[in-house]
Amino acid sequence: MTSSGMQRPGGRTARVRTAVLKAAEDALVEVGFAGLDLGDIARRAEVGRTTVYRRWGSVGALLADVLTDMAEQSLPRARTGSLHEDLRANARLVQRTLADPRQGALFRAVLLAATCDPAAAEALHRFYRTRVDEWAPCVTEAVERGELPPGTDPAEVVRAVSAPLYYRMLTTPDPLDEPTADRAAAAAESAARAGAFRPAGPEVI
Amino acid sequence: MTSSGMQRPGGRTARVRTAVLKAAEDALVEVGFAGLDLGDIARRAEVGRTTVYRRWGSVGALLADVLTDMAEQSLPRARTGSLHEDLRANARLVQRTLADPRQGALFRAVLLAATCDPAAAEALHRFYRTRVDEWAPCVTEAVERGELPPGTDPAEVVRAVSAPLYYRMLTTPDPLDEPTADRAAAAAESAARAGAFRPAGPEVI
DNA sequence: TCGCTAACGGGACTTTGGTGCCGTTAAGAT
DNA sequence: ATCTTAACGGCACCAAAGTCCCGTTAGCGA
Repeated sequence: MTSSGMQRPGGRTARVRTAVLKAAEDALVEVGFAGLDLGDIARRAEVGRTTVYRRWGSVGALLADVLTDMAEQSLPRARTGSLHEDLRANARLVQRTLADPRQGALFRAVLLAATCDPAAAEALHRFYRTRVDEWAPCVTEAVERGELPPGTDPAEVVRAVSAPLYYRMLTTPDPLDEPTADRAAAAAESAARAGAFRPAGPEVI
Repeated sequence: MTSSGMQRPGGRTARVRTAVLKAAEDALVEVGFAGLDLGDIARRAEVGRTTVYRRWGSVGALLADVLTDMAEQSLPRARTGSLHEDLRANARLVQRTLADPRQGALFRAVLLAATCDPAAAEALHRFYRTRVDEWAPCVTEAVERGELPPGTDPAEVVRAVSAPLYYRMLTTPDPLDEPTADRAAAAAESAARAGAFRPAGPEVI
């Protein structure tokens, strides 16, 4: 008896999954989220249409799988030993990712999918939790070094770096460039140094 | 000859538009962005299906019109005379808006639509530009009062207040509450006071 | 190497989102 | 009040997304 969970994950099945995920990304970049069509993706992947419908069933579920796949390829975070440098490295990484035609389109699409599809939402939340946890040590170490006030919430600082970049991407037509990334990092750093990210209020002098 | 532009905007036409926009919002809240169907919206609005397809033609265009309509109902900004209070008022307004089931769903949907539909994107960008301009005077006045360093970019400060709220809404399952809003406002204020939002670098002592 | 069966693939079939046609209604000008 | 025509509404039509069925392929265990 094969374990009930994944029954036959090797060989062909894995090959089909890889081809379909790749095709989904390609289609996303070319035609955008709105134009996604499972039939078209099957054609691109040179895979039976039925297969795609059976294994994923919806655009949301497929994008959730794409995101899960992306989450597994984790990039190493910077370790420069200075909060300022670390946050800037993080900001620039996010900026480059969002500005990249392929990755950027992908992220926008998954953000979209997450608002309608529960599976995509779950995958998205896991993805960001992972990424934030990955960078949080930068902040923890800065607190230990005495660069930041004790009690600072590391995750909040990391999120504060990304937030302006995402907000800009979504609500303005302006391009995401390096100066923007550096400003986001600098703003987060200033706020953190001022103690804005401690759970308790900032009324301690 | 009627002026070229809008040819017959009164009476029935306006009534149809109102009914359809209302129906679109209802549908959005009930079935979500992914489930939007122009036929269904026409049924809800008690309007001919053909009419909706002819006047708007796509979900993106319809949502763009919904957003344009929303932009016209502008809420007055706070004028408390203190940067801290003003930014907090702004943050809480955004928080309440995004946390509201109806408005929140609507904003998410329009953000989505903007990433695939050019018309929706344009409407969205206009909307945010308007809102940011509306609140920018808070910051300008704070600069004049000497609360913030000269050269501070007002729009960037206002955006810095909203950004963490949107980021949280999109990337985490956590609810948007008042403390979160207050923290966002406080962080933006700290960063602004530290001079993080001046176009030139913050290396002036 | 062989057998079992999970997973794939092709094609027919159904459902549904979207378009075209044309008669009807009512806004706005005279 | 009357006329013109922009805009609406119903219906038939079309195309394409999604489902079903069943025969075929190939992973995996013995």
